[in-house]
Amino acid sequence: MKLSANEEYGMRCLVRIAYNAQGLTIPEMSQAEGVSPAYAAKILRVLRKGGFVKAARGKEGGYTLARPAENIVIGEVMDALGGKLFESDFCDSHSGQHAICTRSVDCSVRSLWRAVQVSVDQVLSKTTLRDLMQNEEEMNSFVRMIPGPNGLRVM
Amino acid sequence: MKLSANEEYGMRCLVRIAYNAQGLTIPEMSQAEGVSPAYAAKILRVLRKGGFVKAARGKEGGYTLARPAENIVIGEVMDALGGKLFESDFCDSHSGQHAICTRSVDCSVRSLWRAVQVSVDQVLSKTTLRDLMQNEEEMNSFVRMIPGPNGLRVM
DNA sequence: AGCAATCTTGACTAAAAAGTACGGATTAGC
DNA sequence: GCTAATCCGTACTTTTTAGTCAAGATTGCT
Ligand code: FES
Ligand code: FES
Repeated sequence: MKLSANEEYGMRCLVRIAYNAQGLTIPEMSQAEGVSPAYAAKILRVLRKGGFVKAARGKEGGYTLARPAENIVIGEVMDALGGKLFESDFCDSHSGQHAICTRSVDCSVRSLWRAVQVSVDQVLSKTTLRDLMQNEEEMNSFVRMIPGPNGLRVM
Repeated sequence: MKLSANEEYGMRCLVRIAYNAQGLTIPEMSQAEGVSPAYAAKILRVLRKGGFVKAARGKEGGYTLARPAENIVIGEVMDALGGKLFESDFCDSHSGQHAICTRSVDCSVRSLWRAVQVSVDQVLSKTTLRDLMQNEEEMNSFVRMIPGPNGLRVM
């Protein structure tokens, strides 16, 4: 259960763009993130296809947010970058004689995966790009208020 | 953010062993899970090295739990099978000029990853192998009581 | 129009993860 | 002590993911 390279770089690129209203070019992003221009381009492509950033070509071109940061939900970004942990068709694929995964209709392991997915979504669906445009301490306070009165004890 | 093959098969193998107090052999596991014996062996090795199961060699051999199911915390099993999503040294490795990931001491993205990790741990650290030895409905009820009064709305 | 800065795309290569193969070691039963 | 059933470890192959390359297309400037 790892963050993929796409997810890791993608999120950072998106935050950088959010901070640069005038636009960021591939060479600039490459420099900032310390990856090759070609790789930066590949990552930005995913973000563009996901509809989170838009690109302007030609001189004076570059990437900007496709919509205001507060309308960009991190859960959707993460889906575009790396997909869900557990999708409803997850259990359709595994073979073997299902004695625990009984006939795919009664399986406690599936229930566990679903619970983990829900738990992750609780954080990601409530966080927008705007929330990430603040310092770490502020972000920690924000996150402590998820999901309910109890919140997450992050620190 | 995907479950690795190790995590997926590893958890299922462990549950199967939990259900078979008399022990399960590699060929049996292979059959049950529909994977090659060699692959079943590889997965079981990880579980053994993690200290969750023990193996008996020779005729009449096979795998059994190393300790009672209620003492096996799923969070620890998942760590052994696939590692943490976010470890404290995660941010030491990424290069580039840190203007958002400012000098690695102030980064809202890191805070997000940490929050996701905490959220996952809230589920996994409270679940034991014993909890998985019940049907899906019972497991759902159990999981609804995590982490606090609010619980997870799984269904 | 011509040029330079920029994004776009698909194909390629490298690295990591998933899955296989095989020779070796241990144990129970005879 | 022999044999069959079992686990053990390493090295190999395949598949997936990560990362690179090169040729093309768009735009602003002069
Ligand atoms: S049915 Fe998918 S893990 Fe059991
Ligand atoms: S310091 Fe690691 S994501 Fe920012």
